[in-house]
Amino acid sequence: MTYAKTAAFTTEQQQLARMAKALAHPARVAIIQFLARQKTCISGDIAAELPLARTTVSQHLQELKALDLIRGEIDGLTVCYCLNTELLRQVQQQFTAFFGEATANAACSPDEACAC
Amino acid sequence: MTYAKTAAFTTEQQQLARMAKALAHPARVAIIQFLARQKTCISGDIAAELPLARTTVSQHLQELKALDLIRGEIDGLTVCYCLNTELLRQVQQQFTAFFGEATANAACSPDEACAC
DNA sequence: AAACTATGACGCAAATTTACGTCATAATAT
DNA sequence: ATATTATGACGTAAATTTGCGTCATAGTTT
Repeated sequence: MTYAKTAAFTTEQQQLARMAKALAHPARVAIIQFLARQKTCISGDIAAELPLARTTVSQHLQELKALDLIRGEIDGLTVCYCLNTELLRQVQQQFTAFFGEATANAACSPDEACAC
Repeated sequence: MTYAKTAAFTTEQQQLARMAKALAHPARVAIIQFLARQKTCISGDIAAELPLARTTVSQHLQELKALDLIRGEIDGLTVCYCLNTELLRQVQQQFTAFFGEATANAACSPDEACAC
């Protein structure tokens, strides 16, 4: 899943990067948004909602499932997909903490020169 | 930068994915954290802080710079890097909105079965 | 001017991601 | 039982990312 050198970073950094990677493709963003917009789990062809082939969407679903961001349960012939909102909330907090730290001090204003 | 099919998604989805991709490697997370921890812009060898070769770090810096998340100004012999906190705040809001939407309704509790 | 230093540009190999077609499987319908 | 349907598994080609070495350039120092 990762390149060798990844191990040299902190667990926190790796975890944030892993979750960021999950959102690093518009299809996966769209899948999560779609599951959120449905107020419930959805069974059936999610691929029909996206401009990608069914198997490609399935692959993106597997990636999100591997990170446990979504859950899938077999419901007869179809599979029922749900967001794992519990985990999403945790990830949300990680991002909040990260951005909070990053935006805490005004290192550079957008137009001004650096004050080195 | 992107695969062909990317164009089929909304600008919003693409923008979020693009920024998520910027954070999708622990080295880039570490770089942003490092620049944030310094309360000012930093000139000099950022690579010395990371477990990667100088040129590899330089490459990650270029990626962040290409997205305008960081700025670099030549200061004599060294380059002075700063966070673009203005943009970071915007990205923060995008993520906040995304996660807010995603966690708004409890689709699945972590242990329970889906209520399909 | 010559040596030295910091940094980006360039090239390359290996690993990974993306996208999709084909096949296998399992449940449903006829 | 057989046909149909939904979905994952698998294979593959193309694109991209990662990591790093080497070279080029521009500013400093002596």
